[in-house]
Amino acid sequence: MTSDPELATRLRLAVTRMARRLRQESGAVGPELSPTLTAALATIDRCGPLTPSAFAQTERIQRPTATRIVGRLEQQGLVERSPDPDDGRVCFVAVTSDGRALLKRIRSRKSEFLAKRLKALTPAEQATLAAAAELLERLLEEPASAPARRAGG
Amino acid sequence: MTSDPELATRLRLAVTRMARRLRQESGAVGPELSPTLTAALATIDRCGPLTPSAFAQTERIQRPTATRIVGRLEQQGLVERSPDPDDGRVCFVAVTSDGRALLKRIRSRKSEFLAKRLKALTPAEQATLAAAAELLERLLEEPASAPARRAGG
DNA sequence: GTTGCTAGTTAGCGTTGCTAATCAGTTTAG
DNA sequence: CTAAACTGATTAGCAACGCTAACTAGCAAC
Repeated sequence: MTSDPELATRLRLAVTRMARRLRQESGAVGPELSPTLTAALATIDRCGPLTPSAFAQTERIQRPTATRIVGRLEQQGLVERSPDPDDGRVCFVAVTSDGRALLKRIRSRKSEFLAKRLKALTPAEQATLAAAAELLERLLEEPASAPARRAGG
Repeated sequence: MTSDPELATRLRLAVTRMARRLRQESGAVGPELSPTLTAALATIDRCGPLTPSAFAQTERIQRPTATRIVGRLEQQGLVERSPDPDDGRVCFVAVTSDGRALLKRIRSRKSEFLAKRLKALTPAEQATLAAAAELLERLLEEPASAPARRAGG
């Protein structure tokens, strides 16, 4: 049985390298979206409309980063901002129809690096990775007892 | 059964977010090593001594990036370079004892973010993640038929 | 000796994170 | 009502990490 630190080490390496590869491949398919912007768009699609601060909190990034990411997506017409009538400081960010269409396209793309690679795995292996994705997202959820350390700063 | 693009999408999101979190947490524990430098050190430990070009190829990065990463690690005394007696252009990069000690420490750290999080999982879930790490690394291996697209410039 | 190739490095750029600072808007206290 | 305190979003600047283009030095082939 692998100890926690050993498993952590291996997982860390695998994730780090896969993330780098995803970044590299994201430029290969075309000038669409980086992994970061894709994840952001998915979050806004799922949780939106939401304020930049809420977005920052959800993505666990600082607000200046959120501002920039949202600005980028807005520039590409993938999200739009609308003011909050109740608070002049606040705006709400929502996905546009272009953004939704792009998400849909991304989610169905068969020729993309990872989808192609996954095709070579057995169904059991694919199920393992599906379960792992679930687990990874779970690991990212902050336990109720832990301080909200990183977001909204 | 999840289709390949759907699984790809979910995996991409999970990996992207976990990688970001690892980057964020790497500064939290102390000014040790980022995920990228850690992975690099592990590679040099495993495959070294090796030339910067070989390192670049193994990590699937371009040589200028390899130069910088190796330079960084060398600065911290974690790797050292030695000249190739047969070729004045070439040097070999190997892990120092300090580097080895750090790797050992990293590999046994129980208080680190991911290790702590993994502790809360069941043994079956941990096994799933261990298998997934293996699979991720396999997905990163270039099939024999694919061109060595990204490394060695 | 000359030409072509190769290894490693430098320079500059873009992306993605951060912190510090700022500005504008809202809320609270006197 | 006014001033102070607080809050949301943005700007500025920096570092890390990737890339490409260019360069220098060294090696191989002719």
